[in-house]
Amino acid sequence: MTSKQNTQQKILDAAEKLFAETGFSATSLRQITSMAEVNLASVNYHFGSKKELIQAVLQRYLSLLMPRLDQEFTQLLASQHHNDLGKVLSVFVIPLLELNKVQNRGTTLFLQLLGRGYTDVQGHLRWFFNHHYGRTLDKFVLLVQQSCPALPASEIFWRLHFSLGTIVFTMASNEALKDIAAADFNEIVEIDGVIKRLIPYLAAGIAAPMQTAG
Amino acid sequence: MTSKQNTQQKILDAAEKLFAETGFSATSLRQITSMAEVNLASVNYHFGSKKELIQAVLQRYLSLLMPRLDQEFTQLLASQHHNDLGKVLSVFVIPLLELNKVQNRGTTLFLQLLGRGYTDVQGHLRWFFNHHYGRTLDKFVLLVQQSCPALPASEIFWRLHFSLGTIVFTMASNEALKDIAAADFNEIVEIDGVIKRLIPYLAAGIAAPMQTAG
DNA sequence: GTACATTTCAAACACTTGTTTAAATATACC
DNA sequence: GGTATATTTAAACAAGTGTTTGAAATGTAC
Repeated sequence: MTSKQNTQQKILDAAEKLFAETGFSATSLRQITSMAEVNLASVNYHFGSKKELIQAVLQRYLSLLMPRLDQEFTQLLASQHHNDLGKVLSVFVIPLLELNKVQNRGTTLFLQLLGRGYTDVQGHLRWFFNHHYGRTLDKFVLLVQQSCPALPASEIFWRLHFSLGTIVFTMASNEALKDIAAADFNEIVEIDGVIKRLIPYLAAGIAAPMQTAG
Repeated sequence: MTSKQNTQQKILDAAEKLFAETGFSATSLRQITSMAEVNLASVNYHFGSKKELIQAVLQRYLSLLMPRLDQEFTQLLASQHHNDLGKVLSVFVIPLLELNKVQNRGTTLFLQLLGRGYTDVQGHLRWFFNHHYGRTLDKFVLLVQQSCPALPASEIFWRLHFSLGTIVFTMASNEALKDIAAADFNEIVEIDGVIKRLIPYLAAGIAAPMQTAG
């Protein structure tokens, strides 16, 4: 019994590290099993396929993060105050940083995985996410709409996707950006620093005034 | 002589289409040569390797775009007026849209390829771009710094990378976003519409006020 | 029209991929 | 302890990858 959990755990740990570093498609099962020091066939034995392994790796974080976010969104929606956009976005900070409790560098790893999920073309991931967490996402979109009553829904749609791009790309290239910042500006930036830098940028972008003339 | 150019052209056309759709790594030479209706070996004969084919595909657009951008940047830097950030960013619009003259949907294809270049881990592309067009990029960064004198250089560094993420991600998922916008909001958005939507978002994000308290 | 260079082509190369198989081993339960 | 179940293992599988080969075909020039 302990050996089974051990093997699954070892595979998940190695997989998430390699997936975050080099993407899902570019990471082979042989790399994973070799880093986890388990037999190649054990991935298919325990998870069924590579696809299901990818989903399991993400699910470890999503099952913790999404209920917390859902709770926060529900709370904000229930309060009768006007919710400032900066406040709505700040809701993400603490739940994201608490992923570090799952394991070392959990927040960074999860956000990198999220980025890979969008840049790798893994159709099954989009379905997987919408199927499990679509409701939570809807609440968030509603909150943003309430905090930006001047913007039409379609404009918010576009700007939220622009923002998703910012997050995903930043996290996917997070390591490189940190290195450059350290070399060029003598700045040591950790993941929470990046997240807090992102908030004002995203808030300003999402709430930007509409262009008047085409 | 004509057949040689014909084959090269056919390969480039098919390659850029497939690369834009599914990324560099995920596109095989057999897919390319089959769509181009040429022999598999002709890629290696005409371009040497897959890497060099990728570079050739990008170079077809970059060699047209970058000198134009460089010229615009130089002009703006020479003028003694203060350059509004929106104005600086708008410099991209016309040169980008003129890529449509290279070929049908040239702008979209190029921007998607750019996105792929960052999301696929193609180290040689980053080197290739910096080596050929690093100088032009420096001029752009200088212009942004001049238009946002209140922001420290390190903050501008981060925000420009946030913006790069927005662009790259938006273009990589451009087709999907267009479809959703059409289905959910009855909106038909072409590439120039996306570009013009991006400008105010990016301008507001880059010029956002600094966060006062940590 | 012969001689030379360029280009095309089918076939094979060496290698990597995810997955499956069947035997060997470990674990749990009676 | 013996039996059944769960897990690990090495090996092979079929399919796909970029690249190379050498001969055939085509084009060019004198």
